[in-house]
Amino acid sequence: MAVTIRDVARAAGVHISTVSRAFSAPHLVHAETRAKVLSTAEELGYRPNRAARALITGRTHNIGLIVADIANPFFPPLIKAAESQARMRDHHVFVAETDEDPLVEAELVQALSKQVDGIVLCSPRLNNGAIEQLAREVPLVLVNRRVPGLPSVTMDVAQGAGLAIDHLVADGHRDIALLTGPRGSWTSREQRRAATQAAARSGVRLTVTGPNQPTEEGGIAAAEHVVGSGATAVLTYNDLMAIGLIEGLDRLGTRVPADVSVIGVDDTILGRVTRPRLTTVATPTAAAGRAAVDMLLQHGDDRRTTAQVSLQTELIVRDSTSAPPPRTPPHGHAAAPPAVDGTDGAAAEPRGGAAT
Amino acid sequence: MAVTIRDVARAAGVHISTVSRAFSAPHLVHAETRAKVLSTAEELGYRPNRAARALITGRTHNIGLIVADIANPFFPPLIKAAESQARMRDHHVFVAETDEDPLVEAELVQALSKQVDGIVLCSPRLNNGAIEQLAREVPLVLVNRRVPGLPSVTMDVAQGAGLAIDHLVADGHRDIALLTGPRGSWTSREQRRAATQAAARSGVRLTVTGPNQPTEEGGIAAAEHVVGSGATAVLTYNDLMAIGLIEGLDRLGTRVPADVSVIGVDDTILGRVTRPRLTTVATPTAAAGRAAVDMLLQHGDDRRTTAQVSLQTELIVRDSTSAPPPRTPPHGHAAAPPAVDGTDGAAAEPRGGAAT
DNA sequence: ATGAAAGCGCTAACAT
DNA sequence: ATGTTAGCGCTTTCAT
Repeated sequence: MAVTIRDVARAAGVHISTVSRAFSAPHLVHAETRAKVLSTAEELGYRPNRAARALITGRTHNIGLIVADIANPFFPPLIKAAESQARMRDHHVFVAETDEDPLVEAELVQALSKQVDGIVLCSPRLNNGAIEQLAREVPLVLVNRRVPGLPSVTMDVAQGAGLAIDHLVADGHRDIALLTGPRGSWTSREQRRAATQAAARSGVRLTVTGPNQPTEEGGIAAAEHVVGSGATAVLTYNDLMAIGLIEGLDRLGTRVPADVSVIGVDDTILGRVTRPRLTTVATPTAAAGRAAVDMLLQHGDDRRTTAQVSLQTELIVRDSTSAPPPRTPPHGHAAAPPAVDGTDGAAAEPRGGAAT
Repeated sequence: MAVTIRDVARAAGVHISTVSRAFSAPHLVHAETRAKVLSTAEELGYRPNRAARALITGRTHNIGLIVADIANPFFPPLIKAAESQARMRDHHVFVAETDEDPLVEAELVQALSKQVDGIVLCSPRLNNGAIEQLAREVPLVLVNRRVPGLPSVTMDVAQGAGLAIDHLVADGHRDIALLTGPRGSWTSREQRRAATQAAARSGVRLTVTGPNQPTEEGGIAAAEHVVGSGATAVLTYNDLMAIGLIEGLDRLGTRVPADVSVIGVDDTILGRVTRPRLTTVATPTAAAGRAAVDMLLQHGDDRRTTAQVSLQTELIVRDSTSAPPPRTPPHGHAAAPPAVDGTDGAAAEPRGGAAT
């Protein structure tokens, strides 16, 4: 077995409680004794067993981080920042993945609950009621989702949508398409609302199409729709979809940005390496990870600060946007009625969350 | 406080040891009693505290996964697969990041050691001695590194290098460059050895250049060297470097694959979205994650099976390779002597590991 | 088949 | 300033 507090006590010739104090309440033990204890502990390679300690203190010094899909390029920077921040505050982090399954999500929260001081729940798929229920068992901080009464960190995608539309309008676009995300996504709803508003304010046409898979495939599949709509610019739900769209447009012989401009959202690493390099609304994912961890750990000190933080986004202009092509007569085969998704904005049910 | 075994015992009208048995040794308790216990536990929302259980059983049902950089596209698929496999075997996983710092690495292993049943150490930066030392404190499985006497999972990059060189030779290339990875990388050493051998076997020239940063920047920086070398094809240490190289070559007016063919290694998501799409040696990262977890958890049952698993790679031919351009007189300004890195292969010190 | 008691490694009153 | 005692939630002898 590993070396325990008792081994150290014996070797140092003191009682175990003195050893305990030397570590967790150094001021309560004589400087000399403490030095002696610390040095023998060092020699023996003793490290306090945090799990045993947690049994009595109630604080595990662990946190949980639950995401939909670790390999989705949106998450790694968030995970990285959260882990880093947690470790800076002397906590370890469990990372788990739900695969978008709400049942797995709930199960994970419960399974982890006894072993952590709190959980950062990213882009939850559970409905509000279930989340509130879980929050009663273990401190929760939500990312990419807002639930009344619970602390959360969200990206201001609404502001980002405004930035994107305004930029396109400034470039001369008058006919813009929006590719929404998955049905029931909080993020997508926000984005749609703000984009609609920004378009109206500028007096340009906005064609809303969706729901779409928040993936490359989703973007590829939407290409035909976009061409049919006659839009000269497109704002997508996320970078993945934007990249797929560019690929899809390319297959149809439509050039980006010469014929159609495309703006993604998230500023994932992908947008930096594709050609054309992707113009995108950067969501501060790393900052979100740090903020969520901070909120979770602060929560221990002062309670009743159920903050709902919203992080500003930023438009990164790269090569997938430009002025629209010189006016030509509208496509002959176009005139497809603007496909408007009736369900995405409706939110009949309070359930739903952002996929990325 | 949460509901404990005692609450269940009281509610079910049995002794706590009966409740304990109902969960961890069901056959020892009468079917009726068990049913009663289980149902009241369900009602009360009882979940055994694993940390408390671990105190006595010695098995935490947690594992650690330590990587260099969570956001490096090489790792997320590995982390994802490891987490999934661990959960399938009813284990939770701590994910931590070293930032390539050997001291952090050692510290992390020790800090985690009491809370886990074992640790998967990816691309370790520590020297063999230190790793062996740590392996005495907690079961370790190495990924991307081989240390005598310790279980490990490695990718057969040597085989992959052979695949790549052979493919280039088959396409007609006679003058190939290899861009090596960071100094002291086990992976890079293997790759170099195998590439040299394959080139010799085919009687083609191989120019070795390095060490290089295993990043886009590293690739960009190497572009000039490559052009100067007169090589018509390049094998890089990893995808990131390949993508950077393509960018760098583009800036110099050299086209890929028309003028120079490029092959990456890893098959990260990036290579699938860049243009030209990247030809690459796919390393089975997901399989490696799964295998490492399996080895770690098997280790509990039967010991003394210090397996060293090597996973086969596969060449994915996409658009960054083609036949070399029709013979033209060598570049006038070329004739730069093939830059050969003397240190990379030397391995004066047993330290080192693969960055990605 | 179940209960009683001891103890995993540690901290937290409570003594002294 | 240090030792004593009790106990965190649980499993595991040992009885019965």
